[in-house]
Amino acid sequence: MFEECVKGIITRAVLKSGSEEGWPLETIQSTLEKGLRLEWPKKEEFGDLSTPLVMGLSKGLGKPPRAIAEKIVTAMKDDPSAVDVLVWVEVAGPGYINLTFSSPFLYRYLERVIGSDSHTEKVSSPRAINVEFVSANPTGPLHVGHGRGAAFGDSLARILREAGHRVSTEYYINDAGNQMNMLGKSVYLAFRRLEGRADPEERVRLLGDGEGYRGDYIPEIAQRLREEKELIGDAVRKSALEGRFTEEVQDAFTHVAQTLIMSEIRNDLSRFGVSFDRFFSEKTLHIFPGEDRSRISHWIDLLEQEPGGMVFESEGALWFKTTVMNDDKDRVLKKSDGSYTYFAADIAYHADKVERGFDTLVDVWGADHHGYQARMQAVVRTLAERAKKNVDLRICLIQLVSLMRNGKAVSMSTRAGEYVTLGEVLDEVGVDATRFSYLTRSHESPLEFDLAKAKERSMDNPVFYVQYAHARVKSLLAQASLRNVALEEFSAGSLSVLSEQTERSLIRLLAQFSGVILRCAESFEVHPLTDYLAAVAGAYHHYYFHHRILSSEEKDRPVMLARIGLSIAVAKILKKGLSLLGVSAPDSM
RNA sequence: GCGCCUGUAGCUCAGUAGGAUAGAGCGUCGGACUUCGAAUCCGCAGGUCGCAGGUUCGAUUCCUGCCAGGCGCACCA
Repeated sequence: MFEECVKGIITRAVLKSGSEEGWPLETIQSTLEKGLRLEWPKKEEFGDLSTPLVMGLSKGLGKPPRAIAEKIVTAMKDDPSAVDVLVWVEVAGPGYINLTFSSPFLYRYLERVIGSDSHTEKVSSPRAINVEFVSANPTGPLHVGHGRGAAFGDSLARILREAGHRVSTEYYINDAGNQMNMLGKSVYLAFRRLEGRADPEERVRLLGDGEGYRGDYIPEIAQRLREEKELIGDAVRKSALEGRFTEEVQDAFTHVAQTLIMSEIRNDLSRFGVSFDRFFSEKTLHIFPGEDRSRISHWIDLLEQEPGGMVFESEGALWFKTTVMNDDKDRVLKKSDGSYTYFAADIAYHADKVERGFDTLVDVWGADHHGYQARMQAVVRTLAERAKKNVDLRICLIQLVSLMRNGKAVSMSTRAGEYVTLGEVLDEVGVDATRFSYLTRSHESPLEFDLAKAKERSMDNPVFYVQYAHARVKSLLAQASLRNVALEEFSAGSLSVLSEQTERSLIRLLAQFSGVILRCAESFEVHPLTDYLAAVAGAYHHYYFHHRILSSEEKDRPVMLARIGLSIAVAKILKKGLSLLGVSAPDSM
């Protein structure tokens, strides 16, 4: 509402000035395209919206910025459609154009917020976006690092949806390959140990020098297999007890272990407020119903036939020319022994996403996968060319989480399997504080997560600060209704009694909500929203402390009603914003 | 050796498609509860934006080179 409206006014003024002054149209248009950026200045003395547009224009025109800006400002003041919206336009500093909204325009916005639960502006060109995140191997429980990716991916998806995009979320299950077999073996060996039939030689025979999976969950699964006999069946059980590690034994143990772990993962995720539209199994890429080959080979063959030579043979193997995207070296798809690499499966998976019609693919990865970026970009570019459409691959690398307790690092031993799980963190600090803490920082920044601070219910903790602001409004409304104030009493004109400076500042801040959402959606970030909500809560606490809202004096009634209205708007925006972060907005705390 | 991320106040971090006096929370210190929730509010102090060059009217932001921390560099998955 604000940005779009102002952009129109500025564009008209620039075009008008340009035609009067004879500025080259080309310069004007390219500047408008790139330089028409609007920001809400931190200092209110600089107005509500500000644009450095003229600084760019001045370079193209070779004229001093302030003179150009003056000309444009004059044209804006002459624009009849601007009088409703703006009360003040000025040139400031080196050549900024600063605008100030009229109060009626701000009140109109406030009314919209109060009157509806969904007032977010939508993007002008919605995209079909697939957000893939978590995708942790089903070989163990989710840990704190996965949690950060889960919170980020889920909230990003919610924000993109709120901005008007068509969004689908997805978890890619790496349920094929050696890792899964190793998992099965680890559980089998634990099972044997629990049965009192541990055999060091057998361990070496199955795992070689490797240690297998060693977390506590391995013996727990084995214990369940002992108790719930139907899980593996009698035949497999008999073989296992006798130490005959056949193919059926391997398959049964792998299958059961994976199923149990995956259900544990889903459990943690749903507890964390994270849901997926789809779980995509890698296994389904290794087959092709009704055909004699896999979907992997199907896609690799297709790409091999493409002109351009992206897929080529060398040294007895099949390669993908990933160096076109500045990868260090080209990558192998099909090994000289004829089997496919994991990379080939990834190609098939991304090809599948493109084929399903997405034009933006978001991959949320742990930062340790950064070496894969170049090759996946190369793949998606090739797939897009083949499909003859624009497909963007957006890779979000989630930096490391280091767990602290009262400023001291929680030991995360390098010994396999010893780490703090997401479930344990949720037990200790709860869903709201965990999600909020994960989302206060840019995902590109390593995060220190202090368990003690995160669960502290104090002003130390921004979650409660924001939630408290919401609860405060709700409590206020309860008080109001005890005093027989009917909330239906608002009328269109009643907000105009909000004339305090703090009230204007608060409304100004609320007005930025859509801009924040759109900015997050554009840059694929979440933390600007978290910051914004803390700012709104802070502004409301400040306002609340300095101004009495409820009053029993009849003469104060119009102001009281308007202030209640403003409070309701604050609560609505906090609630909406928190819901996008997956954090609850409690009525009382 | 090559690549990616990070380096901003005592601590944890925002900000930067080049632009107005670089911000917040915590911590320190000092204030505010007979009033709608003090889980709140107000104030003070705290900065060579890692270092050195370069481009520019203007650089914390862009370029180059260093330094420090983290993470990666398989015909593994």
